[in-house]
Amino acid sequence: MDKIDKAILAILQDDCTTPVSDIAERVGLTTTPCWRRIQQLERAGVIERRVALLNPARLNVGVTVFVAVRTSEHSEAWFRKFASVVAAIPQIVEFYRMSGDTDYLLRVVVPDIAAFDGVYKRLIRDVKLSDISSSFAMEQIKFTTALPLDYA
Amino acid sequence: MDKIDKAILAILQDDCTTPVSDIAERVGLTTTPCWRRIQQLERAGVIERRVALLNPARLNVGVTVFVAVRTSEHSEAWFRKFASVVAAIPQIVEFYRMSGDTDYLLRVVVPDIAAFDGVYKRLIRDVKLSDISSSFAMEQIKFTTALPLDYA
DNA sequence: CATGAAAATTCACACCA
DNA sequence: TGGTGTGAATTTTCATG
Repeated sequence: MDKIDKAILAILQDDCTTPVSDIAERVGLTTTPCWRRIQQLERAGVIERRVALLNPARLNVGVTVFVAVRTSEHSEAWFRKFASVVAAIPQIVEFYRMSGDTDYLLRVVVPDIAAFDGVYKRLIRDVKLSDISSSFAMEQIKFTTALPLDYA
Repeated sequence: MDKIDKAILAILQDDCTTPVSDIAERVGLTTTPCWRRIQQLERAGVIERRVALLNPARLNVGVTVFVAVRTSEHSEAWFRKFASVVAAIPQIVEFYRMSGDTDYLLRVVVPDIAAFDGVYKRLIRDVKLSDISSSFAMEQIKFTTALPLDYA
């Protein structure tokens, strides 16, 4: 991946509605080779998808909660169950398997504490979890879907 | 925001390249009124932007680290400094002010532990921080930019 | 809001260097 | 790989009902 590809990706990460002709001009190409590079980046799986980002406050999900989970169960079947339950809860937007003291970390978006309690109850009802600790975010100071291109 | 608007948003959150004519058909409208609704959702700030999502592994940032920060400083000037330093580090993709024992939480994406150390050193060089604890994610099981539309 | 349609823009690709 | 040209698709706007 050369400098031009990175420049193209930087533009698309910021605004994927930018016409190919504009992108081409900004990276110093004409439209066709630029278009071909974009196609190739899609085929190679570098560009996964193009999505609209919505405003959390306008959708009434201004509260973010991080949920740290510990468990005694470590079977494959249990994990698949856990993963499928999480996948079905739209309020859970991120889900990581961690190293260290917490086994899993979830990010949950909800309107308020009461709504979080609903998600929490649903989670513990559907999955056997040993220990859960929730931390509330007061403010989202930075959030970007743009990944650093420095290592590619 | 009625049911049709939500249906439109659900489609655009999933794939913003969907032609307006397709969206219209799926929500039971013709293109013109559907197009007007989309324009209005943009003007109202519900739709903030349209971006390309890239593959972390392909960009060599497959490792996610959560950094919990505590500080003794709580002045406005210090916070602005902290926020500007974080804004300038592209490896930091999320940044929250928390309630509870940790004051701030960062999500950092890097290729490996060594690269994380670089980001870590840069952070503590530029900002005065009392206590930092880093947790490594072994696996990203779920990650979506699609917000739940249930509360809107 | 539906229909129909036109103008402007952008995409997608064949072909050449 | 990059460039030129062109037909197709899409967006965007504007009539009328």
